[in-house]
Amino acid sequence: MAVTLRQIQAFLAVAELGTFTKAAERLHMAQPALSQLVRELEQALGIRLFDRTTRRVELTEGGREFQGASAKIVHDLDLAIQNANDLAERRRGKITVAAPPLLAAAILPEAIAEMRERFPGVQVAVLDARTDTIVEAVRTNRVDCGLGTFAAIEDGIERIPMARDQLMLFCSPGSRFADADVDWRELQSEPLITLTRDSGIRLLVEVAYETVGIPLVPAYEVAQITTALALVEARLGVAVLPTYARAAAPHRRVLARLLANPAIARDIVLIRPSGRSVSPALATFETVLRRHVRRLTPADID
Amino acid sequence: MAVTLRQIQAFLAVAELGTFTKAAERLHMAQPALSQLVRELEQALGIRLFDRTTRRVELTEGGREFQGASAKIVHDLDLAIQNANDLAERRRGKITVAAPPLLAAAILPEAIAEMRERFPGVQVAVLDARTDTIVEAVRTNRVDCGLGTFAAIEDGIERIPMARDQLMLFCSPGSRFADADVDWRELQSEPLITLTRDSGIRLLVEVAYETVGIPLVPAYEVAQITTALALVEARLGVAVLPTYARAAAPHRRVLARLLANPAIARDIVLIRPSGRSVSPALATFETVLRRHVRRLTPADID
DNA sequence: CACGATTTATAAGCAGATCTTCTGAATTCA
DNA sequence: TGAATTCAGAAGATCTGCTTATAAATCGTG
Repeated sequence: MAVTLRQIQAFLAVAELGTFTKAAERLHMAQPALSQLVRELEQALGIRLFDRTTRRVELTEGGREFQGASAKIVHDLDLAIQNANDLAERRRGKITVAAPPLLAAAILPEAIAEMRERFPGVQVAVLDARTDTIVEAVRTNRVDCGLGTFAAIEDGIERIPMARDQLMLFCSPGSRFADADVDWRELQSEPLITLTRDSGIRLLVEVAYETVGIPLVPAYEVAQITTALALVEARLGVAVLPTYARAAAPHRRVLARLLANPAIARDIVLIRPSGRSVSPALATFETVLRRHVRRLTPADID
Repeated sequence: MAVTLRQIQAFLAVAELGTFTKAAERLHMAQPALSQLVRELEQALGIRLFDRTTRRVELTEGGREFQGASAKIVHDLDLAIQNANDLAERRRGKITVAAPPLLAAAILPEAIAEMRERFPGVQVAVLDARTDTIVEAVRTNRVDCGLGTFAAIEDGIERIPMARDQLMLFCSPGSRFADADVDWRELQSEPLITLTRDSGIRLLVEVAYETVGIPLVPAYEVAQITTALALVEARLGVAVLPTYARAAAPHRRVLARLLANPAIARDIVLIRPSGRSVSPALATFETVLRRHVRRLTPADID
């Protein structure tokens, strides 16, 4: 005969309260049912657990021994269940997200701050890396998800589009570009502040200049979007940056204008290993992240 | 929804074997039943335990965590059940028996030796004490049972008669008493070896002498039955001792004859607290003890 | 590219377990 | 001695849990 948790619960209740009737009340069941559970347990163990007359119920030696052991077991189980529930309720958890440095700097901090605020038990770690490294890290499960602009649809990886990002011209308020959308050709011989060549954005800009047939002569080359914006604010030139650059320094006196002909846009995508389940914490992080990404990139997509 | 041991068993089997089908085989159940158990557990915990496609089943992060916890719980429970079974199967246990010194010396050693032989895990402890102390020790649960000759039926104490004990005359083989039953009156002016006055037997002897109206003049007073028998063997006199005295020195050259007119007999009784359950070890000890008591006191009773 | 094999999920039906109510027996207390 | 309390047993209803049958999905192979 198998021992069940229900039997143990019944036993512990009787052991604690010292009467079958009170124990049955606590367990919201009729007293005969409880008697039966205890009897079953006694049969399974092969020993008498209680000395019981109609007036007195007390543990036998073996009963006391089993009480200690089973009380600990029930407690441990409650703990394990509680731990699982904590995971489910986002009171606990750990997420690692990979993103390219510029994106990580621009968008992640606010999303992480919100997570920290709403789910203090959930740890969010960031791995900033190059795009190809990100894909690899996602595929090998070293990170739970990756954020960025990923060209091909890779196998074994799920793509969740978050928003559409577009290249924009950042200029100072008094600039001649300040009033309307800008055509790439208008940038000819305008002092251009660019990112260094290791960034994907710089590459896009070069392609665009090539396409419209004007020479690209960087006036300044910087590594960080923030730096580029600072230079723009100082009227040292204009910069071509992604939409989300506005997040990098919302307080700076800088304007952003759409760059057309051609309009260059990319999807900002969240990727994660396909086939793996999404932990509750990760699911929440995705929605938080999507909201922050969209707030900075007005062009919503589905 | 409540977590059950069955669900945990199912979960652990799947976690270990990596497939529902194989796990179902091990648990001797159909695969859909097992799927259901795991699903129930996932619902109860609020988290997904496995990432499963039709081809692959593997633990999630939360699943791995719960596996560790629940495996330990199941192990602990098995241990607790095993411990209880050990008690039931007499592989373990502890009994304390109280008896007056003479009885303890005559009968208990062999009974304990047999217990030790057949149930090495069961400890038998002896408390040798006076009869009134024995009763008190039984009543207060300081010992599990008491052996002796107890006059009144005490409240809250159960009496289990083991055998009937009779006063006998112990003499040397060449003695004039050696051939037939003996009448008390024949003892007049025979050198008598008695036990000291603190023994119950001495008291019985005094009463008997009084009854038949002959004077009691002890030739020797000794504390131990063994000593008395040694003196008898050395032809220094005869001794009046209980039946079980024969156990004290089975190899001595001494004869025992029934003492009649009056025949003085007492019940050797095992007492234990009434209302308390009898542990398996104690139950076994009772039967072993009964056999040994009867072997030494031919007059069986029910 | 399609089909077969394998594995998990779903549905329906049934057997057996478990719970409730009613009743009895034993013990305590007034 | 009688009333009250408490545990145990019996009978019946409900409900859980298992099995069988079937569908859906994925992988390998011809």
